[in-house]
Amino acid sequence: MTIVQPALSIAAVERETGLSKDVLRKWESRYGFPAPLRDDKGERVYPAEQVGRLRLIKRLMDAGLRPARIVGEDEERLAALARERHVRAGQPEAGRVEASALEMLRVHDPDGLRQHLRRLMLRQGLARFVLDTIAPLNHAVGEAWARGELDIHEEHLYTDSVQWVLRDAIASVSDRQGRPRVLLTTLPEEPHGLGILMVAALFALEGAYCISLGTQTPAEDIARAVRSHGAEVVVLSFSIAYPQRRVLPALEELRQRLGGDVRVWAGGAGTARLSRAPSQARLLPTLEEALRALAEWRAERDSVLSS
Amino acid sequence: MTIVQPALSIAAVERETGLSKDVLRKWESRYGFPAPLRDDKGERVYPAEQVGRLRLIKRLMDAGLRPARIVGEDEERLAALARERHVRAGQPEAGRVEASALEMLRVHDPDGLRQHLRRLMLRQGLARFVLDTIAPLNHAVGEAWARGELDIHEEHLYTDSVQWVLRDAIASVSDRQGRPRVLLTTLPEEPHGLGILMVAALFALEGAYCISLGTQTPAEDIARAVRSHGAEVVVLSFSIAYPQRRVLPALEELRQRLGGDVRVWAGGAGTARLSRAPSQARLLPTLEEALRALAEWRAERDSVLSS
DNA sequence: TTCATTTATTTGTCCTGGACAAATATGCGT
DNA sequence: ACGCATATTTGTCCAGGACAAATAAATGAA
Repeated sequence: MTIVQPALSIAAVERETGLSKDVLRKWESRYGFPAPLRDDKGERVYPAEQVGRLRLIKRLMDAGLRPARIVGEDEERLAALARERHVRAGQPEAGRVEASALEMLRVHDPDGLRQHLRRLMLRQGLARFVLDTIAPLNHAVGEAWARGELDIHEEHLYTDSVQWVLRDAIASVSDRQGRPRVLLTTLPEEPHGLGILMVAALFALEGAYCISLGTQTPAEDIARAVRSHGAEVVVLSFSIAYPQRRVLPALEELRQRLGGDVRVWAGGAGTARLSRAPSQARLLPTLEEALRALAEWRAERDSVLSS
Repeated sequence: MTIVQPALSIAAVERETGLSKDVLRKWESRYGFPAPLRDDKGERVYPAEQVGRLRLIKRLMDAGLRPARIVGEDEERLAALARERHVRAGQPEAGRVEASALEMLRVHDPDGLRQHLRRLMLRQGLARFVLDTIAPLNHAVGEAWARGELDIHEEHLYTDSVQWVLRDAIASVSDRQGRPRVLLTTLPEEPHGLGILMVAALFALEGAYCISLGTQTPAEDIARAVRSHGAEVVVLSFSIAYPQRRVLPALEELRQRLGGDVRVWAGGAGTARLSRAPSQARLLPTLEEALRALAEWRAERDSVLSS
């Protein structure tokens, strides 16, 4: 059996790498890479090797590097850059918990991982579990993935296990009468839902009523859901991979659709490096900050009620 | 407080409606709709009203209508078309189960819904629950959504509840030693994961080992996951919203990346109306057919082993 | 030197208008 | 009514140009 090197159309490459067609074409003309072949219709055909390199480039860009530096480079130099980033960031807190969890990921033991996490949760309590275990663990997993040490499906598995454990916990402390009523989700381009899940866990513990819409909800639908659930706060999460330039416009747009008395809080690594603060939304760079926001909301409400 | 009619960029409309920029521009020049305004940079700006109409059009297209018929039409006529479709398809099996579940969706009672579903599952057993309850229920929810009677966040809520109940069940019957080892997921443009979850439940009951990767896994990562899990079968699901013309190429592409001894099975409403059968993959138009495929795989393996 | 402000470059997104093939509809002969 | 050949429809791709926001580099003041 001959193995045909799979070769992808520009649309397929867009799907696989997350780089838009426009970007792929522009890079080609600006940096000379990628350099796809052409089929008989004159359309671009990308060999698998180049697609792999594009993935690597995308990861490095998510880590903050700029295209001009890396798009021209060859495989080897890219790998070197990824490694360099590794030593700078990875070392300080590679605790035991992370190590054992990462280990389970690599040997593909979903049940073991889930059990491990659940045990930790019971031992530490939900709040500490989220703050001290899951948060750094997410970080470690993200780093490992950026370094190419983890496949996407392994990251998927991790996400899944954590989700499972957290949602179970949230369900058991959830109180429909709790206040404020918090709606949590992500915008359509953001598939990562762990951030809001962590917030949901902490908020639910504090007695808020959390409604999680899952990920990728269009702004219009968020607005509708806010109305039909009577939510007072909307929490969004932006991962580091979310295009920076779109965070502020997205928040503005959402604001437009909501009544003025609904709060918008935005968290996640994607909001940490914002140049200026958004005008009408509050940033939650850390989970601690999220708890502070909740406390302040309550203080404010109480003062209004008593006056 | 003045409510500013939100107006969206072409990229935002693409996200919200699922219609690509190219399509939006072409429709504009071919049918005169949408007819966006322009901002000071000369870029298209879509008023909310037109975006709403585009959503409706997209739904009708997913139902099989062609653009030339509907893109020019006004709101009223579109609504009429949607209604017409309704009476034709909706009536026959609007059973009691569906009605009560839909009711709970509309009053936003997540806990009640989940409890209701779980009770049904215990009463019927997992297999019957999936085949006789969840499958028609999915259908009913999909129809209701297509008719505009359900908001996306309500559909989200439904999906979530079902997922919760099914995964719980799957986990408790899962057997790591089971055969075949089946990997289930969807491709990057397909966010709907209920289909594979139903299959996973049925297969797990039959003693197969199911590895669910969640949704939206790039083909390359599917291939890697197949290798690292030693999977023998890959199950994909395509909803009716998946662009028809891309189903076959996508299957071909995936085949190229997998070894020849790995089976590819494709199910979901998106595969039901395919013009021709794919060359190297098996279609699972119904859940019963999925079970048949599993049985045949086993028969085949046994005959090989015994010869 | 260090910091803040101005100027230059980089970079993603959008634009027009044209080409094409696959999918679908229509007309025709049987 | 059915099968086949010819139109039409429709989504995707292409080139190459324009622009503004983001970022880097240069400049001058403290």
